Amino acid sequence: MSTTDVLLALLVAGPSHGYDLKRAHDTWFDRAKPVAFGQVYAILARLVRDGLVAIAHTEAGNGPERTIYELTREGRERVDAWVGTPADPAPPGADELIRKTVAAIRLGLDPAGFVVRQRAAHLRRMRALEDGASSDPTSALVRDHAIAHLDADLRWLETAAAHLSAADAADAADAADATLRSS
Amino acid sequence: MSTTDVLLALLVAGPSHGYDLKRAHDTWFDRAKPVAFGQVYAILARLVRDGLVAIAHTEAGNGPERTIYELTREGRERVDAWVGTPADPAPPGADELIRKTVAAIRLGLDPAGFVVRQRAAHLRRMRALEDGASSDPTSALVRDHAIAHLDADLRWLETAAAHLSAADAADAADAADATLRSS
DNA sequence: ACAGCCATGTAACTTGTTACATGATTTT
DNA sequence: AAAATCATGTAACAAGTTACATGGCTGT
Repeated sequence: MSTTDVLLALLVAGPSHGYDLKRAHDTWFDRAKPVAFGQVYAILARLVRDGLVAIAHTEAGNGPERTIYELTREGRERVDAWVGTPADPAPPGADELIRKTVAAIRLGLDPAGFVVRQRAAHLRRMRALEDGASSDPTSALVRDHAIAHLDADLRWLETAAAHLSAADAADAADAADATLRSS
Repeated sequence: MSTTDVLLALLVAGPSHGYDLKRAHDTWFDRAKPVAFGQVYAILARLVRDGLVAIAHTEAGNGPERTIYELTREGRERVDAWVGTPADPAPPGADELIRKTVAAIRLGLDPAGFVVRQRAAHLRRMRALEDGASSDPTSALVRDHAIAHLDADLRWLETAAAHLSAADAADAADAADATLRSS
């Protein structure tokens, strides 16, 4: 749904064709989350079917034939509605990171080890993001957003690790108690 | 994919049937991201087809007939592999929030207004999460993770707003320059 | 008798991923 | 002549959502 809406949004700037839309999409988000060409054409076909987009015309001549799409009035309204309403924040537990963490803890599958490895993976990614220079201000925003969330995860992993060692300590205490009682 | 892996993980604790797996899944993540029953059965069918899960037996008698599923050796290996590797951090630009923000900025569709509304939505959600008490330590972790990311978004929205007003100021300066030059 | 929960499934549809097929133009 | 790039598409599949159909058992 999100990719669909972004393609619609791209068409606000003017009619365009699939190939260009794909590339414009990728530049908007720093090439970090590219769309497949195939999906672009599939989405465009659906949008035409639903009356949000129409084929303006086709251009032959310089290069392969291009099919130029344009927004319909209904399509434009949909873009306005999309940008007009805030994104609803992801519900707790949607993230893959927390799903794995919870699984590791609840099943006792070396949660401490998991946290260590995850921390390393996050730090690697963080370094990669900090190295890459971002030219325009908007792509700097994109980068900052990603960094902010990596940072949030890293801090959260610290507290998770703390909870884990506290639980370990409690386990050790329990074990000690059990030993005392049984002796 | 993530839901599939969680269902597999749930089966590590022992054989179970669809209905119970659905409920166990929802409890793991505080009922915030429930799976549809339909999907659970669809996933289980695929897992059986792929040899990661097998039907242990069916229980009739007390209540409707239940189909009990259990992990195969291969299924268990898959769980270990899943928990054994860290989740790879989401690429920049994956988030709906940033997609809308970038669209609003790049198309000039009242980005400042968007940021204000988004901030309000996030604060509402934040308050809702802070109100709900969490019983066990693991679901407290789930809640903390969600809160950490809401917080990261809120901070990021501040910097986005700052960039926007800076850009506005620059625009105003440009406009002034243009006025001077043309006079 | 009837409501409500337990339990399993099917169907239709959207979105996304990967891979492949096709052909034209431009560059080396 | 060969390779790279432009451009459009199809096919197969995984995953998720919503809605519906079907029964059996439990409590009032």
